[in-house]
Amino acid sequence: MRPTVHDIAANAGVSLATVDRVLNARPGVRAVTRAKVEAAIQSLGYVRDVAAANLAKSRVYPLVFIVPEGENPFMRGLEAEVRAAVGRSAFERTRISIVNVPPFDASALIDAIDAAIADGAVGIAVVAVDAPDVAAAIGRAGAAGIPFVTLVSDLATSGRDHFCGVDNVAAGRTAGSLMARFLGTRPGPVAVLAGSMLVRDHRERLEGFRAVMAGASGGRAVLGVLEGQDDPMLAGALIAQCLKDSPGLAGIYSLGAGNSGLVEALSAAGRDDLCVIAHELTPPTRAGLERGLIDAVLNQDAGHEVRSAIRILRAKADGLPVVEAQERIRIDIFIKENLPPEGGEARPLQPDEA
Amino acid sequence: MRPTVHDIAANAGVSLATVDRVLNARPGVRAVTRAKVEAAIQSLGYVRDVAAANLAKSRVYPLVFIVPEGENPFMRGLEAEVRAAVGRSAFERTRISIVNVPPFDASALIDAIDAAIADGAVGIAVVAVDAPDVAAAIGRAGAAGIPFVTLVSDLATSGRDHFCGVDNVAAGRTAGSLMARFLGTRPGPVAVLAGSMLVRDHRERLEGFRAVMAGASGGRAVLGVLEGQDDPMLAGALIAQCLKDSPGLAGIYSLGAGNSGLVEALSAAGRDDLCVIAHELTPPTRAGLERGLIDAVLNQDAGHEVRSAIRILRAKADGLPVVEAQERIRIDIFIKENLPPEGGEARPLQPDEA
DNA sequence: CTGTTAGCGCGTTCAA
DNA sequence: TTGAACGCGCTAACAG
Repeated sequence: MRPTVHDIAANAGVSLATVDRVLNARPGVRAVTRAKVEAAIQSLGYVRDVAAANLAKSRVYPLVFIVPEGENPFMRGLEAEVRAAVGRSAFERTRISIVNVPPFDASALIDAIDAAIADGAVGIAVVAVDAPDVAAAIGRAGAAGIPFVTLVSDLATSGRDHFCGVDNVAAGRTAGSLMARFLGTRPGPVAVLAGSMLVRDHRERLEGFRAVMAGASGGRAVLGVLEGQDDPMLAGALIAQCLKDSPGLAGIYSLGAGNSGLVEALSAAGRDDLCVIAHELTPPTRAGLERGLIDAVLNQDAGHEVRSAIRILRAKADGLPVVEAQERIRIDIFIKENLPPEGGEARPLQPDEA
Repeated sequence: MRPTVHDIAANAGVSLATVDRVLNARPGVRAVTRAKVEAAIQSLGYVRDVAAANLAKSRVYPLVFIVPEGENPFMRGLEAEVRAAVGRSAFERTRISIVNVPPFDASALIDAIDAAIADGAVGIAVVAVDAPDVAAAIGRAGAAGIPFVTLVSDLATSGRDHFCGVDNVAAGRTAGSLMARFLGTRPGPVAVLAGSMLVRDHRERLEGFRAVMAGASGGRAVLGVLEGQDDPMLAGALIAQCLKDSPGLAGIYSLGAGNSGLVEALSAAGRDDLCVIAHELTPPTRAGLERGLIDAVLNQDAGHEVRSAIRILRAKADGLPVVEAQERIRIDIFIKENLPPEGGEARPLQPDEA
């Protein structure tokens, strides 16, 4: 049996309450007494039973997740993961609310953040929009002592506590490396389809991609960036035009969303010969892989990001340390052959995860 | 506040004990009473607080992990993950013991399984060796009502409750597809380095790989399999010989262990021009990637496998259902550019995972 | 068949 | 500065 507070109380010759004060670093204990208790804790190798502690405290963590609305399939998947976490919240002693805001809308995001602060959240997670006012709002949360994490897209200057997402420069390099290897000696330039150069993750991916393309044996030409605003219609139109304008095109790197438009344009033009690399495993990109129109998909595991965000917010709320290495989000590479079966994404209740 | 047993007792007009009997499907309750209680449970939307239940029961799950000893870096990583789980065991109410057995040794494995059964384990996880006697031993565990999972290498005919590992045929196909694309139009045969054709996962990987190679445009020749027994020395010697014998060699698929020997042989021969694909992200394969001697590494996340095994064993022990989709182990693809930083593997204590 | 009661390990009043 | 006593939500004796 593991030692309990009773054991250490007996061993130290004090009462339970005193042990508790020492354990929780509360005042009202003489230095000598404290030392005795700490010695007992050491010698018995005591570890607090967090489940019992939470039970006694009936602690709950009200968390707020602010997620952009709209049709972006990745964001919808992300929200589904948050909902799955809501389903688990009874077991995790969290009370998670989801707030939707228009995408790329800084002022809506700011309002949502301030509302969450006012609502007494003990932790906030946000898909950041890269604007100074947003950073200021995050700063207000920090001033209020509310743990704050950015999700998917970062805003490092904001002083957020943590970023739950991938290294997007490395993601761009990965895309570039795959593009170079898949194309081999095949000549021709590559096109880049982005959502908007105003968001940080897209800029970073482009940077990494361009670096590798420039370094590829001889260097490969990269056409001017097409900005599709993550909108399938616009993206599809841009790609269709590009296919016409550049008959010698060898590949396309789609570093944002709107991929259903990309896939349709490719399909309509019958161009399954291009090397196409896209981001995020969503229904459109999965379909593209299966139909041979997309060659590789780089993915960030939205479920992992959400669960990580929750762990980090709770840890910060309790003043506990975060093991950075353990919260690192990987850049997954999917090709047709290692595509996971559909439906394995959002996790339902997990009764015995205690 | 979530409803508790008290609420449902009051609502149904019975005592706590009766509620508990219904909740745990214990006998000694009239059908009418049971119905009343169940109605209350439904209408109040009661969900049991597993943490509190486990606290009251002071339940512990003694689990046994049987892992092959020896220098295979993947297995050492796997064991490190189990040790990390041991560190968390206080919080997870598990008591995990690790038993080492010689690799590929069926009778040692069988003895270890029988010992675990005798020791009163409530769950057993094993890296299976493919032999009928092993299946029989697993059958004995099943007969004793002890949940059993295979780890990394399966033995489907044994009636084990679950396999915690990847789809190795798909892994072989993935390797084949990458090989074909990386080689492009470059001519030349590819060699295959395996550990032993006696283990199932190696056979399955080979099968998937060969299928894709045969289907590649025109079909690419695959040389006879080199069996390196997962031994770096032997593997290195075989590869060195192969490089001499087949000057036109275009690529190597290493589907087992012993990759430090492979990397050394490649390095000694100065052959960074070959397309080399290996399995499991370990120190040798990581070094190979970084030095440009290996082009891609397919990986199974040992940490995920271990944590999944624990969840499944506990769920089975409690008669709870397992969400298959959620326990699926992915086939990770790593290239130089998306290599995760070192040291992010085994997870230390996670106090608030309750 | 059903109810009462005493914990599980911890946190938190309230007195002393 | 310290301690006794009660409760968190649930289970498990033991009565009735």
